[in-house]
Amino acid sequence: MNVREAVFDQLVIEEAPKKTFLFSEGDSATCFYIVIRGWISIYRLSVEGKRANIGLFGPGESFGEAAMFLSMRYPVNGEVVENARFARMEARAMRQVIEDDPAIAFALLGSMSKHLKILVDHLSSDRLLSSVQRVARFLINLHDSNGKADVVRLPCEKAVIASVLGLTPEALSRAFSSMRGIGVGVVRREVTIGDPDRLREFALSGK
Amino acid sequence: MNVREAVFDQLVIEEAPKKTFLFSEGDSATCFYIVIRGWISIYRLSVEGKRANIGLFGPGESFGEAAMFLSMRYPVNGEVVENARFARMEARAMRQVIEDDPAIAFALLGSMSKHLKILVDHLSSDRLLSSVQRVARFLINLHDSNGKADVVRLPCEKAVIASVLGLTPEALSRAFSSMRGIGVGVVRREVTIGDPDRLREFALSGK
DNA sequence: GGCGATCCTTGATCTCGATCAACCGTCAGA
DNA sequence: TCTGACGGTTGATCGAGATCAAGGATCGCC
Repeated sequence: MNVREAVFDQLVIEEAPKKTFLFSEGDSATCFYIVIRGWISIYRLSVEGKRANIGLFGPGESFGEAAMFLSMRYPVNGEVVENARFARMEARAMRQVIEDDPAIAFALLGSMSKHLKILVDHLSSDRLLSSVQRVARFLINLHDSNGKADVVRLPCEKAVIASVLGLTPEALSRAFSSMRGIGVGVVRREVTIGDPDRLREFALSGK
Repeated sequence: MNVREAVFDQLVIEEAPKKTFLFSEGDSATCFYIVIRGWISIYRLSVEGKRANIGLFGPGESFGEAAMFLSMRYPVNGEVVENARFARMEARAMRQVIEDDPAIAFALLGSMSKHLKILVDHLSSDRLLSSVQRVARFLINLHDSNGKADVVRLPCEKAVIASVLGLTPEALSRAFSSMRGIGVGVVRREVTIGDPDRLREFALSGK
């Protein structure tokens, strides 16, 4: 049995609607996940119940790997924010597969490096960019990962997007409004990007 | 030759004084580092030159692993902020060692998981805690990792600490002042923690 | 000792985004 | 058709922390 088969063999495919909670902070980290369809939000809560989104994972992305190598507890909460289909794999099985074939370890190292890089981007844009610049950057990313289409679709509710960007829903709404002048139009979940280069410039300079 | 020897064999020990730049954003990621003495700051710069500290690494900690598995470019800058002695290892040699012994891959996975966890903590405390709470949390961590001594020593300049916590030096200074009431005294780099439990409580509740 | 550099603190003011509150459009169910 | 829930927008106000500005302490060096 080759590596790919060994992995697939251990995967369990599941479906879950919006608002399904996959795990909570402190739960023992029994599996890691690969998203097939829909979106899943990873977040933390403050003592007062405020929510800080740590990650938003869509088709093709995986999460939960790190918890398997640490305390065996998830340090975050996971919730489906857009009806999802995903694959789950038992941590135990995963560790077995890795031991059987170290190539898997390299794949894992690659994916965790990517997560690290994304968190670094996240942290630095939180600290170095204005709210509007962060929104602009988010739209640019959406645009680039959708074949540079002029109209992109927000992956989930605006309130979740806001939380991803470290903003309140109100602030996100205002940010969208303020970008009308540079060719950004928002109707429900459809965002029209009139001038991608202008937007890109704006994300960098804030002007 | 066993694993440990194989790794040590490839390490190069170096020393560098404060203000030495180890690498810049965009440099090709040729090595990863293990700190022996002193402190090294990992940070990003905005277009206007503002600095966002991403990490602060001291004795026993390593950094730069992730870059080896990604674009081969450092996504951040690295600077010595407290006279340092550290070990360097060529990425090429590292990859070789991993291939020779997969146990190393597990060690790397563990260390990268830890980095991920730290970044998650960082990001969520930025968003969920007030500036004073973040400072309190920082002091608690110092206290705990120094055998719970009543007096802890700040690892480097206050301006760097401030940047680590996402604050201006002024804000850090004011945060210290405001914690006098709960038994925290700061004289140069010595921080006296009169009532650790009180401080811990404060870090959580902000009161 | 005198001088400047570095690091830190303190005060005054300003600004961005949070918060509070009202309102609108859409949709589902009675 | 009415009604309430939900998601979103907009307006008014507030406040934490940034920014600007000045001054103080400590140090090394001539």
